[in-house]
Amino acid sequence: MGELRESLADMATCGLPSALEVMGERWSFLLLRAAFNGLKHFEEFSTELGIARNILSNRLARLVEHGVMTRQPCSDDRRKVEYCLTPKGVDLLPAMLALRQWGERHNQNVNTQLVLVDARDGLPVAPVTIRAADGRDLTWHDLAWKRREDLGKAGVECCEKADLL
Amino acid sequence: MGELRESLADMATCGLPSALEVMGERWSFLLLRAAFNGLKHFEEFSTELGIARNILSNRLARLVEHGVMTRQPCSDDRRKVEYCLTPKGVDLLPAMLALRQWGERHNQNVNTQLVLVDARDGLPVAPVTIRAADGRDLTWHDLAWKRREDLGKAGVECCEKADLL
DNA sequence: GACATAGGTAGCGTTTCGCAACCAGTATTA
DNA sequence: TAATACTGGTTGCGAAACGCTACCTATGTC
Repeated sequence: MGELRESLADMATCGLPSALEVMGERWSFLLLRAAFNGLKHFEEFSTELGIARNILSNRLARLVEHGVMTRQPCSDDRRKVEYCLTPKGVDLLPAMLALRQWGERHNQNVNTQLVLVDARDGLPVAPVTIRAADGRDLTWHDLAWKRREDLGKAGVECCEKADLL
Repeated sequence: MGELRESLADMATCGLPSALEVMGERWSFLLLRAAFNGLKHFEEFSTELGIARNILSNRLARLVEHGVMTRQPCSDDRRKVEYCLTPKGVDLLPAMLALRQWGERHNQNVNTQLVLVDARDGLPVAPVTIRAADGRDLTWHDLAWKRREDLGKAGVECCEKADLL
């Protein structure tokens, strides 16, 4: 990846800082994981995660503000509020799983009793990897930066397909 | 993913908290990205990222402590110190790219001038996704939790292959 | 020897975080 | 209908993390 280095300006405006603005705070990922596990209510998050109530309130509001979750009062019990993942929030699952898999690969004292499997055949999901357009796994040394205007026709088509996901 | 929910204990000890212990602080991911872009020296990180020097010192020390980077004085100029990614650090690339791609997909004001491509054919890399053992892309609703002891022979073989990466 | 450079440390004020107490609106119970 | 409990917050306060600036030490250069 050494041929074309990202410039200072490119690094400052790439997608990573904007993602970290939403997910870079201490509890954001753990809240998200709880939401993926079906938690929906303030008390559930509070008791299961042990997060301070004011911080929880603040984080949930920020996730809603950034379009990662929705907040809607329950119709059947109007004391309750339901926090649900938006498509934008669900779309964070690959990033979260990649981080989790990394923690399981490299850190001791990690409980791996539960394995994430494909519901269809019950087989464990594959490790999250970086792939080329044709599906080959790529390592760091296979990667390079390229200016968008230098992509050419085939490259532009790749991007358009990707944006549809 | 609703059939088997992670318990409180499982959530507390899964790989995500241990990953966040290393990467959950404000500058960790941005430092890592800078390292992927070839930055190696204290001054480079300091001037390009605009991070406070004491925080930078602290973060680098923590990344070294957790085995994500190495710290070695330069032999040719002993004022300088080289910070390099370890294999454990390089292994964070899929997680970082997934996060970055998410930011690019969902946030405005993101500069996408530079595209990450496969150096071999110059085509953009694919979006990071979750895949089944046979390579199919999986969505949230295709996923389930399973106890490791219930995996069966084929499932165990999948895990063993995965751990070799 | 004078000066510049690289890496890092030490104050000091600001922001974030955690803990506990309190509060308002809604359901439940007597 | 009055008392109580539950849910989702907010407020105050102390502790920790963070950012800015200045300073320090070791090494290289002139």
